[in-house]
Amino acid sequence: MKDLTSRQREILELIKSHLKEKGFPPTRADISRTLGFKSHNAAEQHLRAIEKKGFISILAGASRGIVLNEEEQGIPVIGLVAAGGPILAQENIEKRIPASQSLLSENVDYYLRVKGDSMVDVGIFEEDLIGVKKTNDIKVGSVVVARINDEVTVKTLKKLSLEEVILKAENENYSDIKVNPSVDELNFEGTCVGLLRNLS
Amino acid sequence: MKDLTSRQREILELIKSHLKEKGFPPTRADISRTLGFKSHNAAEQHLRAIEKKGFISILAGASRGIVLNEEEQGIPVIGLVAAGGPILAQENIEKRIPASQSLLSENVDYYLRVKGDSMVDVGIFEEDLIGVKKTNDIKVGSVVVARINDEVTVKTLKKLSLEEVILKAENENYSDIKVNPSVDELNFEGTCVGLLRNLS
DNA sequence: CATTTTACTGTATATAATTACAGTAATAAA
DNA sequence: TTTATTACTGTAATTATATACAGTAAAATG
Repeated sequence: MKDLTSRQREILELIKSHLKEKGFPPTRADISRTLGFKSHNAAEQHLRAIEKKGFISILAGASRGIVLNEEEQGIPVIGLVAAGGPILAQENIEKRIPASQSLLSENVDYYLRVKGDSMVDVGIFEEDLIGVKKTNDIKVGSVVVARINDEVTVKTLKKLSLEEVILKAENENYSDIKVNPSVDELNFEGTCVGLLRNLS
Repeated sequence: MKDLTSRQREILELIKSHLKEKGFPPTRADISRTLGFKSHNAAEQHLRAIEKKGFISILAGASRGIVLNEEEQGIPVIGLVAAGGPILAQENIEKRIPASQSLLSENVDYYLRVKGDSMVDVGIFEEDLIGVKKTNDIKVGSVVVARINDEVTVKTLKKLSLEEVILKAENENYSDIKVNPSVDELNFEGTCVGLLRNLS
């Protein structure tokens, strides 16, 4: 998708703010009035240019028929993580769900679908979606998303030192995972800040 | 605010769905076409009626100048339920969180903050928010919100008959609640269709 | 029973809006 | 240097849209 010129970007912003404030898109006349064009055709041609670059669609014959071609947004939901690549790689993204700030108090970077029953004692069940916040501020006692040699796992961080990292499963049938960071590759993908579950 | 007639409600819904799908409000002609009116004036007069009742505003002279008059309230979060009144009474509403369709697949009517640990075995913990759907279609085996003599409780429905209703706590430290509907007042407030948890 | 409200048809018109065509001028790209 | 792109002015035609006025008929309301 080609870049917009600064004037075109200005017009795209105008469309967005008009939509937000009035609830419907502007006409060519509205745009011309706001930006001081003396000819509606100036607006028309800018719109055609913006359409050509893929940022909007213009419905023929309809008044105010400007449609934003918004890229898909929302918080990604990660299903199974393919080994090797980054967790947020396109092929891992199952779908996206709309961001809604006040649902989970901290910002969630992505949702991860839980596999297995290793965390049932803290109420994290298979198929639950945990809200993960990417952060380097990893604390002992919190539920973390860790990657050990390309394998992604959700556990409680029990010990964090240069010589040894202990990840605890919250299920008595599982034993602790002890990792020596100098031997195994260990990365923290983030901290679990929330949980979503679909019942019924 | 006066109630809308069913036809007016139909037109208001049409406006909303047009907005959602196309991104801008419909014209009188759009409405007439969809509902089969032979005169645009039918749509015009409905719109004026809906405006008069306060649900929309119509901007004079602007094409598609229909503005929805609604503060999008969001889904209520119920904290402690005061004894006696309806669960959705104003004094029970702690806050509201924005509706976001795809978060929990079924429609949630309200969120209820869980008190106690009687449901930990199915991963419902104290302070979790359960998404509740008001429904009369209560099924054995599902987690329900029930009111027994003005006390609201969340349990799994184990048995449902005219003589006896059994509500099961999902925690071995609690025993089943057996209710005789002809003796005690029993109402089902809804079914649990989802869960939200804030960690960190 | 009279009156109002709801729910339309039908006609008409002014204006709102899209959109085509003909230009000018500056700047960027080939 | 030629050509394409950007950024407009100006005019005008056609269509889209809002909206007024004159009715009809059924249902709800007082």
